[in-house]
Amino acid sequence: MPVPKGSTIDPERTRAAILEAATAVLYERGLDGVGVAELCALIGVSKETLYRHFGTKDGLVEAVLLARSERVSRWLADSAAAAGDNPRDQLAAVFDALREWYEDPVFRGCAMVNASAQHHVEAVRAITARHLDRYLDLLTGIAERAGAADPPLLGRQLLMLVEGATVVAAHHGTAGTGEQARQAALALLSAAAPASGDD
Amino acid sequence: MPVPKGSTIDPERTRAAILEAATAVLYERGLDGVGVAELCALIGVSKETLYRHFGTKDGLVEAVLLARSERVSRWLADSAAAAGDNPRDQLAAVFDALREWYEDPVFRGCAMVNASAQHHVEAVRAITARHLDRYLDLLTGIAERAGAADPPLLGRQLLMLVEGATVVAAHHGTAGTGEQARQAALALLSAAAPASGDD
DNA sequence: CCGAGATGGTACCGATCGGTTCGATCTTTG
DNA sequence: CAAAGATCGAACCGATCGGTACCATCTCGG
Repeated sequence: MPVPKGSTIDPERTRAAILEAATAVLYERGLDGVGVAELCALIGVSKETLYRHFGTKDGLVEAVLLARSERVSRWLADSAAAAGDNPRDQLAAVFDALREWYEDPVFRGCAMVNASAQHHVEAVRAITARHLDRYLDLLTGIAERAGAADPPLLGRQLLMLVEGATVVAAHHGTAGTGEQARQAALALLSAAAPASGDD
Repeated sequence: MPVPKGSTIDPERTRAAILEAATAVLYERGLDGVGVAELCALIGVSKETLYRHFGTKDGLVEAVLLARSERVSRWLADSAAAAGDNPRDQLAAVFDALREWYEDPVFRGCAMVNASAQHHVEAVRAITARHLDRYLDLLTGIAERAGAADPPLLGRQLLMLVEGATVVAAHHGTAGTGEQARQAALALLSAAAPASGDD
């Protein structure tokens, strides 16, 4: 029962609790895989409350995706930052974080990409595009600091590797995917920035 | 009106025509984005006929995905084979084919991956896994013939690149994606098979 | 030219969908 | 204690869902 009822009536807290619980359910079951009634039952909230806070199922979906995009992006950026100043180490740290994610039993791929894959609502597609933009910024920054010959190019190639590893881990098997992707990323970095990462 | 009615009553041909028309509609609109009634109207066939041939909407979906997987896999393999005996040329040809696909205005990502992204039916997930298996076989074969140090590793890394490029092209913009992925693939090949492709 | 079978069109079924409404219950505020 | 507001639970709405049934029509093999 993720939403503690009554103890303290605080709309902000209720909204946050709905958001968190709905994020997990919608990720596991898919956006169209669970109706509003069942969703409310699962997260322990009435339909009226949910609709008062989010107006529409699409509104809830957008809020869920925005929050998740924020959380995931920050998590990856923090992982890179925690690896120190060496861009090569930062890149390795990003893929270590991804590997950890892939091994989580609830892992089911990138929620934003999954959402855009069949939900053709424009707002959802925009959220996904912005999410990928954030990934790209992070990776391009690493490429720049590593002294890559063409940082935007390497950034985009690394983005493909990140998303490809996520797809493969979700739909073809987790085994080794994170480590294999990490090696490929470092190989691409070495090829694009021959004298990188060791100063 | 993709299904020419009546002219020749031939169940096999009707089934094939439904399959082809449904493939296009379900790819464009998404598996859950169009109901059976509307689907039948769009492809010009009655519900009874559709259900007689495929039994169930899920049955139709599985048949559509199987046929599409077959077609796409063969197209990529043929593209590689047409590039001659040099494995490096074959790899480049695969990504040239992908680039052509990405630029098609109806391109919306990998249909199998899209289907598995939110449709948690086991049969669909199995079809997607087998589809990725075929990609992997093609790419691992190229890696082997190129003399890669670890062909299964390189094959899986190239698979990530293929799927990642497809995701990025679908959700982050087509511009340059195919060419960037091609360069990354060749860089990975060069790094893994130093003396490859030039004999 | 007639019977068998494939098809189209339509009405229909129960279930579920997203969304609204209402009254009872609870907490907080004054 | 009283008023305000948040929440629950359930009933309810029209629309749509996947799937079935029925019958007229059409094509083809004998």
